[in-house]
Amino acid sequence: MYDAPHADGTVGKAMQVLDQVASFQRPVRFSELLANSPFPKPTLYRFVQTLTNQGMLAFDAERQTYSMGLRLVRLAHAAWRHSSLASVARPFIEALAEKIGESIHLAQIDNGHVLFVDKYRATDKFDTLAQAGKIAPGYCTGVGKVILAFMSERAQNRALEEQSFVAYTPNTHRDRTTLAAELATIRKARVAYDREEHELGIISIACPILTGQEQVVGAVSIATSTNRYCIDDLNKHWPDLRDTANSIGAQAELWQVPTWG
Amino acid sequence: MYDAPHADGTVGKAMQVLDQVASFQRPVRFSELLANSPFPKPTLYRFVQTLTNQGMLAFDAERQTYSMGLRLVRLAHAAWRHSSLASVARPFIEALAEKIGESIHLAQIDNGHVLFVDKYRATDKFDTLAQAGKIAPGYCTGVGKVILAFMSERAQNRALEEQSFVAYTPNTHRDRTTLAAELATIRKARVAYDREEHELGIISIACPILTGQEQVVGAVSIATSTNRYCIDDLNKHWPDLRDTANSIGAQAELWQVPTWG
DNA sequence: ATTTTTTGTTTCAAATAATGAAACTCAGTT
DNA sequence: AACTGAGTTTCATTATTTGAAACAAAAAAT
Repeated sequence: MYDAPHADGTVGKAMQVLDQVASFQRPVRFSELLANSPFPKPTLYRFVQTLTNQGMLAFDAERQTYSMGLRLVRLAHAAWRHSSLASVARPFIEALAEKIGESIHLAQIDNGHVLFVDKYRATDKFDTLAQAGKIAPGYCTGVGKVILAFMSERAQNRALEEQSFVAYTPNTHRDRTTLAAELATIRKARVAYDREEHELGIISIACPILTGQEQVVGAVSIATSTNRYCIDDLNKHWPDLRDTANSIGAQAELWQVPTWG
Repeated sequence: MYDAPHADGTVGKAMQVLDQVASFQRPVRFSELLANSPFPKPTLYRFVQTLTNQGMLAFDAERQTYSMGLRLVRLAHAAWRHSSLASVARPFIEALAEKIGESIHLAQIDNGHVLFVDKYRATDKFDTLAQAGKIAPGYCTGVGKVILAFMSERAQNRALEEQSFVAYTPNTHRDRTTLAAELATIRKARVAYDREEHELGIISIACPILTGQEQVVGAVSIATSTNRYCIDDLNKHWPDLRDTANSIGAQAELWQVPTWG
């Protein structure tokens, strides 16, 4: 579930604890953490204390529970603005969304994980971290598959090892073999589809965001519900989606220039 | 500039480095970090290495620069959902925004800092971490002042020490004396105004979000531009804003959101 | 082309901080 | 009154961090 961060020192262990708390998806008691922790009681105790002091965790004294600290939100703000594709991609995604009136997702790779970094919802106006920061399973989403397909062989292998192959729907890939076959197809076609593989009723089309050297840095997708459209309808937006992805890729490369002063 | 994190151990120091990188607001070279670091060269070097390994920082090999890592976005996602007022407050804010058609801000306290945790823009549909996670100066924003006003005396004193009193506009408070006077007024009135104190042309009205024991947990504000409305116009929304703040406070209590001060 | 300077990386013994078995406290049970 | 179970502290041992110094690589200057 959480990484195998081949412990680099005390800091690495502390980050492991952070991940563990995050994985609970709810406030969690010390004893619950201890139950699935590789660390002995006093060690875990001190980590949790330190992280709480540091604002990386928050402790609710009444309920005696730990949850993720707000300092992370502060720090992530900077991460989002300066390390994610989102700030570069935003104008392009906005333009695309206006044109076709559907929800657009932007995803990025983070250490083998596919991470949603932005989302434009055609319907809702309201959308913040609830969406950005979410992890997308690689093997059963449009953005996930297209990113996997364009990874280097070594990175792809490592990423494939980590896939859980939980069968969310009847259409979900159940093992590495069928997925690997589809990835090859995707790489040739330069486009991936999610045919209700993660959630029934939800389909999407995804294009890779590539650098000049064909390195994948992320993906954009158009998602919709089967009530409204089918894959063939989505496919009509393919040229627009591809152009958007290409523009983002080109812009991302330009943005490398030190226009900062 | 950054906290005084009373160094708890190696982890505390590493977090200090994270803050330092964040404070640059741009990709930063090792030597730049070293120049204002309390740590000797090899020590800082190892911290930066470890944090990069851990995905808390990102290293751009071509530019030789460090920026905030995407793992923070992943972790902050959990923080935002489980430790911030945002998830509790969202329906109320959405309702208020629909009713009055103006931008609504939601802010929260994080260790003396006023942190924007959500924002509903009446005009734009698109709004993510670009806004959430931003730090608001306490002394010159509506949400900041109203939160300061309702802090316990001890917490307020500590927070006031930390204010920079940068004069963003002619209306900005320039020292602690005038601010303290206004805070007393605000506490009585239970409402604060930003009269173009942070940015010319931008005004706001803010109400505190309080628990049953009158502990402040955050604030909501309506912001607008002087082109469209004046303070008196905003004031017409005061009952709605106050009710929204109260509802959020009541709901937050049920959810037992961690408090501070 | 060669030297000098700047910037980034490694070494290693000394200094320090982390570790965890065990013991303890303080509830809430039985 | 004795027993749990969750959380906290102690302290001798062990492992990690530390930083002066040296080294390597890349720029800048000569």
